[in-house]
Amino acid sequence: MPKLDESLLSDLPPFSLLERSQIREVLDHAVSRRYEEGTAIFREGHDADRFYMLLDGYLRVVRTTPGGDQIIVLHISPGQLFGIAPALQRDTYPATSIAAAESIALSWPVSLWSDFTTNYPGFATESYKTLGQRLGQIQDTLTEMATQAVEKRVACALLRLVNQTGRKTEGGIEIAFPVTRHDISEMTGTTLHTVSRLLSAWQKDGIVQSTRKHIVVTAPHRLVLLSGIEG
Amino acid sequence: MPKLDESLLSDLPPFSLLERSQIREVLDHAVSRRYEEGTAIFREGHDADRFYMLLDGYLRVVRTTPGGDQIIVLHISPGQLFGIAPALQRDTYPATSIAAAESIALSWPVSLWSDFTTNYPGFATESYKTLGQRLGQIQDTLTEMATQAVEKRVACALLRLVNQTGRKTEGGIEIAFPVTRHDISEMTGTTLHTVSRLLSAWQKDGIVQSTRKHIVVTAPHRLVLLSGIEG
DNA sequence: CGGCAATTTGAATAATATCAATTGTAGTGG
DNA sequence: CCACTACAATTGATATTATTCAAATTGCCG
Repeated sequence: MPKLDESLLSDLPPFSLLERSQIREVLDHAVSRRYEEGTAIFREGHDADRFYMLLDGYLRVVRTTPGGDQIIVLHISPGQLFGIAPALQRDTYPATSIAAAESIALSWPVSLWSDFTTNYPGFATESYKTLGQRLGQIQDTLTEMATQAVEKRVACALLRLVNQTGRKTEGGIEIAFPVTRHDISEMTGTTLHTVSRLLSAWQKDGIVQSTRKHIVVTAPHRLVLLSGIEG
Repeated sequence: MPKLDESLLSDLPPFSLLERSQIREVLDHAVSRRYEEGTAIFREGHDADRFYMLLDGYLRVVRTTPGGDQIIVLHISPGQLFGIAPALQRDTYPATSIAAAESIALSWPVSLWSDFTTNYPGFATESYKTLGQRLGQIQDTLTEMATQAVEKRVACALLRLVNQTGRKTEGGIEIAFPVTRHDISEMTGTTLHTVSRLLSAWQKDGIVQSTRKHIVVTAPHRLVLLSGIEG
């Protein structure tokens, strides 16, 4: 295993308050791994034996119903902790994490969790902040799902992707990892057919530009209007 | 202010590991208050200046959209901590809490949060366990909302109420606080009309028995079937 | 007893899912 | 390099569910 460089973590909030030597310790206990697109990092209901930090790539956090339907609960971007079930005193993961693009993550055994929270200033704080944000995000999604029509939900989902992972290109803001119509339908609780129709219509209107697994939002402001965020 | 009795807390998980004297300290810092049905304990977005323990009654946790629609995110039963935004490093409450029935709650200023978590064994653990359960619950609701048809969602919502707050009576299991058709529609993201029609049909089928603001489930097993929890 | 809130119910409508078939695109291996 | 295959996307037609609109009824509280 190659030695990991300290600069990997030194700017990330959970570790930004640490001394160089502490970061060294953290890295020395970490396992680094690469995940192919489509691979599961861990699965819902399994023993939560490790916690993670995403260094590069993007993840989908997914739940599956007994009936086999899937929904995408949220996405994870580089620099975020995930699989931090131990923070909530859970001994199993509450959802499945799948690499939405080729990804790299560090991980540590849960047995180190209490060491981290007690010895490393800012680590606990940041972890709980992350959880708080995620809880808020899920509540937002729930509220949206319960009250908004499909078109608005899809618009909101796209905007969320754009805000979290978008990068500017000529011609608009591009979503940084592969997304299919089907993925979006799983984020919004609709069918890929409906999503396809909506995206086609928006493309005709010049709001988005999309090819296979790839979406560029060309007129974000108009998408915001469609999303119905009233003042 | 009357002195609060130690037996109030001694059996509740967050405090069950404490010495008598510690419970005394906790109570001496607590403010006890009664809330009329329909009263807000705190509101979404406001400064999270206190955290709470529900002693008696029931609460609805509610979010409101810019458009004025409301949804009920979850319910809180006696013995549960709530308003524990500080645990997630939030400085505002992420939702509104309303007394669904006349209720009594203790509260403490957030400034005591870190004292509680560091000095009182088991308190932090239980708080985070509660959050973990709540996060799981919300994810369940989200998944359900995204994948299930209205009838199943309403069946699930009723079952959830029954499981959390139901008490056996002759003739079935009764939901322990006032619930309107409108409330159920806000739990399930549908209209009160649809809920009314469903309950009427179920009543005709002998599955529930309901009067104004009051529901008794007479055939829980059949409701489970309707809820579509497949093996 | 009056009035408000909760509930019920019918009919019309619109949104979205379902069904079904086709086209397009990328990757694979001969 | 091309054919083959698997996956992704499009699109029309139809079916259906649940909302919306509208109105009436019921029960409770003061």
